[in-house]
Order: sequence, then C-alpha cells, then structure tokens
Amino acid sequence: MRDVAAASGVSQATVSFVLNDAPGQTIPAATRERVRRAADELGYRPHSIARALREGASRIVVLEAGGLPRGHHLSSFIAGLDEELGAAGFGLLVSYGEGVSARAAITAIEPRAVIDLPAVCAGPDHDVADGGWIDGMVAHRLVQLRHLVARGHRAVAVAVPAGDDPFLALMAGQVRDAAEELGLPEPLPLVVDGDPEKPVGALKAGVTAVAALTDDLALGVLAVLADTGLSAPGDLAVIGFDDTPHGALWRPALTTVRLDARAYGRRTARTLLGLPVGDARPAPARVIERASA
Amino acid sequence: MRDVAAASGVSQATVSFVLNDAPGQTIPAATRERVRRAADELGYRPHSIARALREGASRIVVLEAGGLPRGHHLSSFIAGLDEELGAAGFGLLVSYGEGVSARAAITAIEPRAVIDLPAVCAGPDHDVADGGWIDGMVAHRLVQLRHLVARGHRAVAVAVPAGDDPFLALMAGQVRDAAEELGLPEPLPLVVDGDPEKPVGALKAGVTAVAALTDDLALGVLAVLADTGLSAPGDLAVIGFDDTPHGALWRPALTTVRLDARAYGRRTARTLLGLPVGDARPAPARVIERASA
DNA sequence: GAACTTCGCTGATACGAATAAGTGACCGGT
DNA sequence: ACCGGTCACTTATTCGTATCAGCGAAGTTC
Repeated sequence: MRDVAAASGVSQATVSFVLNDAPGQTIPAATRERVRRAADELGYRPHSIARALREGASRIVVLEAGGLPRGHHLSSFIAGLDEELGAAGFGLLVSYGEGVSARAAITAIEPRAVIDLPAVCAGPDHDVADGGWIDGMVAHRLVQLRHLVARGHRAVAVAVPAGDDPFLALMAGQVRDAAEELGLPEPLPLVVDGDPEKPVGALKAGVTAVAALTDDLALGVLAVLADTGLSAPGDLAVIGFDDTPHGALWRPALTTVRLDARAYGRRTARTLLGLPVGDARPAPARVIERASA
Repeated sequence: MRDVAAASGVSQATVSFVLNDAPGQTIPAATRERVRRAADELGYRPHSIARALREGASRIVVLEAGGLPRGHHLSSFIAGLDEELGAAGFGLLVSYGEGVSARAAITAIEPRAVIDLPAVCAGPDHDVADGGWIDGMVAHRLVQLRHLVARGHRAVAVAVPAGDDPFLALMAGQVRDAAEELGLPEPLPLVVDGDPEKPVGALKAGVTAVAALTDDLALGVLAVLADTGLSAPGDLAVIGFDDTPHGALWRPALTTVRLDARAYGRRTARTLLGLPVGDARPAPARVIERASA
C-alpha cells in the first residue's frame, strides 16, 4: 500500500480511502483513477491478516456443519452461502468437526461470524432467524409423504436412527406435522439399527411404506429388508430424503426428495451481512423417482 | 499481554519471552512462575491474528483434498495430520474445493503451508517426500488382490471410472504392479459407467473377480451386476478399496480393504514441521470381509 | 473583508504480538 | 580499582491496514 501511495503521488491514507470507497471522504475522480491504476499495475492485494488485526475480525465466516447429514441439501445450502458471501468479499469455511486442530484453526481465524447450523436448525428461533426454514422443511416433508400417498399408501412409518440426535428428532417432528396435515394416521417410528425384526414388525402392524429422515437411513432400511428376503417397493415402499449420491447406486435405486436449500443459504448470508434479504425464493422440493417407492 | 505484564510487574517483552520460551533469554524461575500465573489468572490467550501479522503467516496448515475419494483412507490421513499438528500448536483446515469463497478464505488465512494432496500423490516425488507412500500403496493393493487369489481367482479386472483422473490413473498403475508381483495375468480395465454390458463382456472374457480402485466404483459394479440379474460373489466377486461407510449398507455387503493412513498423515505433518519423522509406522492394510468377495 | 464551510488531502496512531538493541546491576578476574 | 561479561530485564520497532484529527486552500455567507 505504501508502494501504491508512492507510485500515485498520494499518501497511504488516501490509497486506503480510495480502495475501500471510504464514506465521508471527498476524492476527485482523477485521483481515484490514478490510485486504482497504480494499485492494479503493482498488483496490490490487501493483506488480509493486517486488515483482520485492524478490524478485530477476519473477513471469514465459518459454517459449523458438525453431525449434519450430508446430502444435496447441505451442499446447496453451502452453495447459496458461497454465492452471497463471495460476492461480498467474504470467505466461507465449512467445518465438519474433524478434530482438535480444526477447532484450533477456527479460533485462530477470528471469524467474522460462526454459523452453527445444527444449533440454528434445532434452536427455537430458527424460523424467525432465517425466514421460514421450518415451514419450508414441513413443506418438503409433505412432498415426501404425498409421493407415498399418491401410490396408495396410508399406513406410513418413519425411519429414525437408534440414538437421540436433537436435529433428527426435529426432523421426525416435521414428518409427524406433515402426516397430520395430510390426514394420515400418526406414523410409527421404525428404528434403523440393523435388526431385521424391526421392518418385519412394522409390516405386521400394517405399515406399507417408510419415509426415512435421511437417505442413509433409507439405505439402512433397504439393507435389512434385503436381509430378510423382502424387497422394495413390493413388500415395503421406501423413500429417502435429500438425495445423497449413494442412493442412486443401490438396487433397487432409492427414490428420494431433493431440496433446494440454495435460497436458504443465500438468505442466511444476506441476513448475516446485514443486507436486505432480496429475492431469494427457494425452489420447491421435488421427488427424484427411482425404484424403491 | 499488556495486562499480564502489569499484573506480574514486568514488561510486555518479558511476558512474550516467558510464554514462548524464547531461546537466548535468561529468566529466573521465580519470574517465569509469576508471569505464567498472571497469564493464567487473566485467562490470557494469544491473539493469533496479531501473531500471524508479526510472523508473516498464521499457524494454520491447509490440506487441499480436492477431488480425492473420501473414505477411511482420507479420514485417517487427516486424523494423523490432526494429531501431530495439534500437538505442535498448529491448526488444520481441510478444503474439499467447495467454491469461490472457500478459495478466498484460504488465501485470507495466509497459511503456514498448503498440502495439495492430489498433487503430492500424483507427482513424481511423493514417495521421497513422505517416505514410502507409493510402496505402501502397492502393498495395500497386494492385500486386495491376495484376497481374490485366496478365493481361487486369477482372471481379475480392475474397476476404473469413465473419466481420466490422474490420481485414479496412478491407482490403476499400482493395481497392475501388484498383479505382476503376484504373477497374475495383467488385469483388464472394467469401466464403470452404468452400462450393464461392460461386466457381461468381462465375464465372457473369462474374468471371475473385480478389484475396484475405490469403494464407490465397487458399488457401481454391484449396481450394474444387479441390473443384469447377476450377483456377487456368485457370478463375479467384487472387492472395494478404502472402506466407505456406504459399503456396509449394500447387499451383498461390500468386502473391502481398510487402510491405516494415519501414520502417513503423522509423517507428513512432522516433515512439514521440520521435526524428525520418529516412530510413525503405518499399520498394515487389512481386508474387511463382508459378502461381495 | 472577516468568519465559516467544504474540499482534498496528510500525518499520526492503534490493533497485539515478536524481537533487536540497549541498559543498569552484579560478579569475577587482574 | 578497573575492565569485561553475564544476568535480568526494558525500550523501541516492526508487521499492513483503517481511521481519526487536522490543515491549507478555495469558495460561500453575512
């Protein structure tokens, strides 16, 4: 920056004013031009560490995606964040909770903001904070269940994991809400833990279809079905949620729901940056129809 | 740091000397103790941005894992890096090439070092640089092929992807080397692109088993086999490589090879830090025997 | 024409740490 | 008694940027 100042015949302060479009500064177009050109020719890049020291935080936003299911949903949310943050000159770092040193790195970065996605989703204020996430999620679950209803199913189970993850518990609630809205009987939980008796029991209880909280759980159901000589969709229809790449590799290939979380990502980014939310309208979820339901 | 200095009655410089164990400084134990205690009581944490500005680079190492197959291999390599870097006070950031803003973030960090893993693996000097990676990889492929040989197979194909990724090409070469070492005929490539004719053709050519470059490719082979009414291991034995979680969910469950890349990760970290390599001995690869081979 | 404002800048300072250079007190040797 | 050296520190500077306070000249107002 000092070099740029020398090259354009002004002081370092002026260079800073010009390059940052500092408000409250009156600098004639001619000078601006000179400074910009000099910066360009010298290949000046702001030193982000120095800037972070001065500003008290780096221009980096961290997304904590800890134990979240990875699928199209998360990827497109990230893509949306990426888009808006990138445009605003911010960097995005995604942390999958990979160990001590990752944690050390994040504190070392002094990020401008940390988005704790599991907490946002599980917390009480998420729909306020990001403008309708919850309603969106229930709407997505409606798409999932409607596909089963359209095939004539009414006795539906929800595939849930063995543990009690708060995020997945929230998802289960959304499925229940969606079922109620469709006038279906309350869906039974089907715990996916490798035990082949579980789906057999569900069948005996009259269940004809399973909506899984995530694709991986759906694959777990398909696996235990195969272990008992049963198959989807003949014996039990199975629909996943969130289109992970592996769903397409299974046989029968997994029917699933694909979300467009990009708009939510953009919205989150814009709120974070203090910008008006603008036109970020999420595309509706749609069923990726393959073989399993 | 200024507060710590005031609290312990010394100058800021002395505090820095004590807390960093500066060489060439003679500071009596009593003073050191006072300073340490004051730092502790005040909850002093070094400001990593300021430190990075002073030192010219942050204490963060970035691992670029771009298009690498994700599996146990990559995870344990990361775990190894994590262990050593964390112990040395460094942070580790893993980049999966997620977009523009991720790239922006990485340059904004001014990392101490960037490990470009695909380049390291595909480059000519990788075995020198990390102490035997290549030999290790061929040894791992031997484990994979030996499992097939022990089941009576000799006509083996390699499942390869449709594109031409340099990293996967390298892997294919390692399989060939391993086959040669076992005295097997040169393995035919079996391109995995969803076309069911490919495995049928291989069968006609007398192939009885497939060693896949990665688990995902193995799953692709299982999928097209199922599409033609064939199955593993009866019609064609299939073994994967690198134990991705989804392999266990398939039916027949995927037999695969599990690598311990942790030692390589530790080794890489220590070399990077300029430390002696030490005792990082990689555990041998082992076959995770499930149903498909 | 004196006072005041606006324009177009510059100089200095701060952010928090690391470190080179210096400084007074004390000790040992001659 | 004087010199040199070590000990135990302190002072001052540096990293690159943002921003506050100020300053001379020109223009405006009364």
